Parts: sequence; C-alpha cells; structure tokens
Amino acid sequence: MARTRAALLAAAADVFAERGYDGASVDEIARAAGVSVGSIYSRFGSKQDLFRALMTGHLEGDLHRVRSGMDAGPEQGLAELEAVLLETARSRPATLLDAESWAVAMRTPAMRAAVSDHHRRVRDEAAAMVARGRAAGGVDLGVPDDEVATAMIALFHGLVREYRLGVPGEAPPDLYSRMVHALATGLAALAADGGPPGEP
Amino acid sequence: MARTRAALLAAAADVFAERGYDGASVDEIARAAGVSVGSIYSRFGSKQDLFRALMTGHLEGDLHRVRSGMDAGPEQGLAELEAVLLETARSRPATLLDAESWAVAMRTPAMRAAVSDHHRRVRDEAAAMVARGRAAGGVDLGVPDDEVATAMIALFHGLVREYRLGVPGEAPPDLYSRMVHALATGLAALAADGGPPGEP
DNA sequence: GTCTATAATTTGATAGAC
DNA sequence: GTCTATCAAATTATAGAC
Repeated sequence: MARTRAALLAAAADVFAERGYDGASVDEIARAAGVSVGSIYSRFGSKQDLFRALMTGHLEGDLHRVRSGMDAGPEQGLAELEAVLLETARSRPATLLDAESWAVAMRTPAMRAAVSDHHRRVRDEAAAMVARGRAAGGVDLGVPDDEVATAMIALFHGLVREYRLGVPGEAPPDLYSRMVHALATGLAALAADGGPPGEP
Repeated sequence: MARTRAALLAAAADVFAERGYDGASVDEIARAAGVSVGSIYSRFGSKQDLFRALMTGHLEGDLHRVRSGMDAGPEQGLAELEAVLLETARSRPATLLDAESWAVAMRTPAMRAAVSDHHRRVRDEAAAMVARGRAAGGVDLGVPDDEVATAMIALFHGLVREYRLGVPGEAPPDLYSRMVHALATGLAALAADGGPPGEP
C-alpha cells in the first residue's frame, strides 16, 4: 500500500533524526512504522535509498514553501523565511534531519549533488528577492545580490543551530528579520557613502 | 607513551570526521594511528570517551584562539574570527568534526553541556568585543550586545557550512568581515533613526 | 602499556512462504 | 507486497599474555 510508504517515511524521519544515519537501524525504523524489514527493502531497496527519498522530499517541501513566500514580494518572503526558521528550530527532528542531510551529503558523493543543487536553488531565489527589494526601494547595496543571499542563508542555518543548542537568554523570535533588515540598511549606507558606481 | 595518545587523537580526528561518530569503528581508528584497539581502551576507556577527549581539545583550542584575537581589540578580533572561519571552512576534517560535535551533543545528554558551555563562552566573548567596539566608536546599536554576538556566531557557522557545500560562484574570503561591518553600520543607522534611548 | 584473540551483539540485506 | 527466518559480516568491548 501507499500507506506503508507514508508510515515508513514518517518513522524514518524520527529515527534518522534521533539516531543519525549510521546510528539508525532498519529494524528500528520498521518497528516504529509498524511494518517489517522486508517491506522496507521491497519499497526502497536499501537503507541509503530510504534516506535519500526522505531527504529529497523534505528539501522539495522547503523549497516550495520558500518560493511561495517570495512570490508574494520581498517583505512577505522574508517573513516566510523567518517562519520556516522558527518552525525548523522548534522541531527537534527537523533540525537534526537538516544537519544529518548536510553531513550525509558531505560523506556520500551520490547524495552531495541533491543538497548542493537545493542550496543553489534557494540561494538564487533569495538573490532574486534581494533584487526585487533593491528595485522597489531604489537603493544600491554595493555588493552582488548573490553575496547578500549567501549571508542571509548562512544566518538562517546558523541561527537554527544556535536556537537548538538552547543557550539561555538569547535569540528572540524576530532576530532573523531584524538582522536581515539591519544588514540591508548597512549595505545601502556603506554603498552610498563609500563610492557610487560609475564615479570617475 | 604520550606518543600513543597524540597519534590516537590525530587519527580519531580524521576517522570521526570522515565516517561520523557512529560510522567510525575503533578498529579503523586504531589502524590509522598504528596501534591496537587494546591501547584505545587502555587510554580512553570507551569510544565515547575518546570522542569526548577529541572534541574537548578542539573546543578549547578554538576558544583560546578567539580570545587571543579579541584581546587585541575589536578590529583584530573580527580579523581573527574571519581567519578561523576560513581555516575551518578550508579543512574538510575541521568542518565535519565541528558538525559532528554539534550532532553528538544534541543526541548525547552527557556531551551537550560541553558544547553548550563552549558556545556561551564564545558568545560572551563576542558580546564583550561588540561592547568595546561600540564604546570606541561612540555609537548605539539599539539592540543588546548578546543579540549582535548571536548573529555574528550564526553567520560564522552558517558560512562554514556553505563554503564546504562548494556551490560555485559564491562567497569571497572577506565576505564575513564585510557583512559584520554592514550589520553594525545598519544597526547604528536604524538606532539613530528609529528612536534614541530615553526619548519621551 | 601494548598486544592478540575472542566474546557477545548488532548490523544490512536476502530468501522464500503466503 | 508483506511477512518470518536467517545469513554473513562488522561492531564494541574485554581477558590475558608479554
């Protein structure tokens, strides 16, 4: 049944997150899903393919959400980015699975392309959002949109990591959007001050 | 010998980084170090304690470097932070080991305190650096130093993650210091514009 | 302190009945 | 498609000789 597939992916998300890729056993995933190990190999072929299917699904879901938010404009896009950030950071499985996806991609050449491509797509989307914001506000940031997008994404993942670490007395929920705004403001100020393009 | 301990820690760094904590076997670490598995258990007691010793050493080394740089002043501190960032990002074992330390800490209560405390120390150090920079420049950033420090550290780890992903055409080496400067500039501009403290 | 040999489990994966 | 039973290999850790 398709029921089995869904149950397996849900169970795999929990177990892979909690134990890590190598620490998770197919037996535990099967038990958590209420099926047998045979079903896993019948549907996914191998442990690695199960993880790949799980990871790919999550990456596509995230990209879709980010794109939807950014289609509504830069302000709405940033708000959606912050919403995704908070949801991810507040979900232990989501945070651990994100980190595990990166780690597995680093160590498994066959999986690296998927994560790398996903990252490039998100970055391009963010860069386009920066370009729209620039045009709307009529400002010059003095640096390529790609670099601003890279910083935005880095801040995103870095904050997820820090939120999860749970050091007391830090990081209010709107920190991300405030810092991105400040970054844009500062870049614009430095560009206006430091040297306009086309200056002799 | 103390020789054995050093060789084991060096080998453990490589193997744990390349295979992950669960993927690494004590047998492979022993082979890489040129000793036997018995020596590992004689010196470290368990696989977990070996990892703990390795991780603790790296965390202390990083903290010491960051502190040294920041003692020389905010500008020098930021430069040192960027130097550590580039060194970490350019070293595959260093990047993977950092990520693995976080992941293991998340999953092992006994290890979480070490990573969490380390993070708090680095954040406090960065916050003190921000305070000194504020005082030197006579500016108000409008937000607590802790929040600026949190953003700086998040940007640090996020950039390490992105650099290692190796998406083409991104992230020049001085991106970090430029973005931190822009962030500070933007915060100061927004604070001056939005509302001075003590205003009626 | 370091080695070799081995114990005791657990692992990913498969075969074959239904 | 899903199950149970099973395999072969690998795993952490220990015991005891040197």
